Amino acid sequence: MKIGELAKATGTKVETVRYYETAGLLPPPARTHANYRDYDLAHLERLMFIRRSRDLGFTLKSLRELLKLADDNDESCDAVDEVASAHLLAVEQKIADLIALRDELLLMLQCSGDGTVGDCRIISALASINLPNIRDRTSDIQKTRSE
Amino acid sequence: MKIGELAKATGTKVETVRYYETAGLLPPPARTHANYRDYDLAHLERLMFIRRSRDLGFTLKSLRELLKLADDNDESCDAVDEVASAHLLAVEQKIADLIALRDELLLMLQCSGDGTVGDCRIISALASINLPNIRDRTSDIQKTRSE
DNA sequence: ATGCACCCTATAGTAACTATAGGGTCAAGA
DNA sequence: TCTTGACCCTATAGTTACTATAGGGTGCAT
Repeated sequence: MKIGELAKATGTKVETVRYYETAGLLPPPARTHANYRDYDLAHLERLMFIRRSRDLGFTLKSLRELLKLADDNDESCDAVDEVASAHLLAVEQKIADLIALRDELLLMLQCSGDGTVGDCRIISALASINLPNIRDRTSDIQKTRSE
Repeated sequence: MKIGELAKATGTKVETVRYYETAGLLPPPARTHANYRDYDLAHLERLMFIRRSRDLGFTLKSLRELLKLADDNDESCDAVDEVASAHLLAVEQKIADLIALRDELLLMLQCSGDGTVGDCRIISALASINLPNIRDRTSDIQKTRSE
């Protein structure tokens, strides 16, 4: 299976597949005599695992951990559970933060009048003193893949 | 006002303040004879505006736009409203995406048993076929600043 | 033999910073 | 007076998870 086929089968860009290889997530496949990458079923499955995990917002770091655990079949499931639980917590925190943020934006927009910028409520709202900080909990929630 | 004082007053790192200058968000201040940056009140206010907007998740790109509008006092408030509304929409989409994501994680974690990785439900769940993609709507919602 | 779609490597660019190297300045204390 | 420490400066590289680009090779059909 050539890289283009693998990419298409998993909805990944060719460059991204190569990137996962250099990032140590996808093992280097065999090469044809023309030096083309030649993937097998195991690669396909692993890449599907990677993509699904990325869709769920796991970082590549967490993913490396998950893959290591998944590879070691005798390991207890607890460790996997821990990674997933930590991620769930992070996601929930991020949701809470975004909801707080949305409410502030709503408030800001509600009282927007129809004057010029000189008395624009939004600008004043942005210029006003900081609220207590929304903590940054993004650490374990990356942008889910585009496309 | 030296850069350290300005940084402290706004809860920003010194490096970040300098970064905002090279990024064209904060105008270059006067310099002392020792070549130290010497800020005034206008700088302080502008930096507060920047930080508050960043806390609300505006990108530096949106911020540049907002600042340009805010500077031009005769501009109509509508343009500002538009930037903020677009951002609100993006935030709401992101919340919806994260909630869908959280539900999937919950489902995955709920049926986690106590065996070894060999029959770990989480691993199988991750290995299973992709669900319809969660769209990437992060474009206008950046990581809120840390600390 | 020529075009085209595909493959290769290596490197740089993205966002919004953060960190590091290698230096200069200034006020206070011994 | 000397030196110690906290601060300041510039320039450059590193972070994450890719994406894009340059400059080239391969394989098949016409």
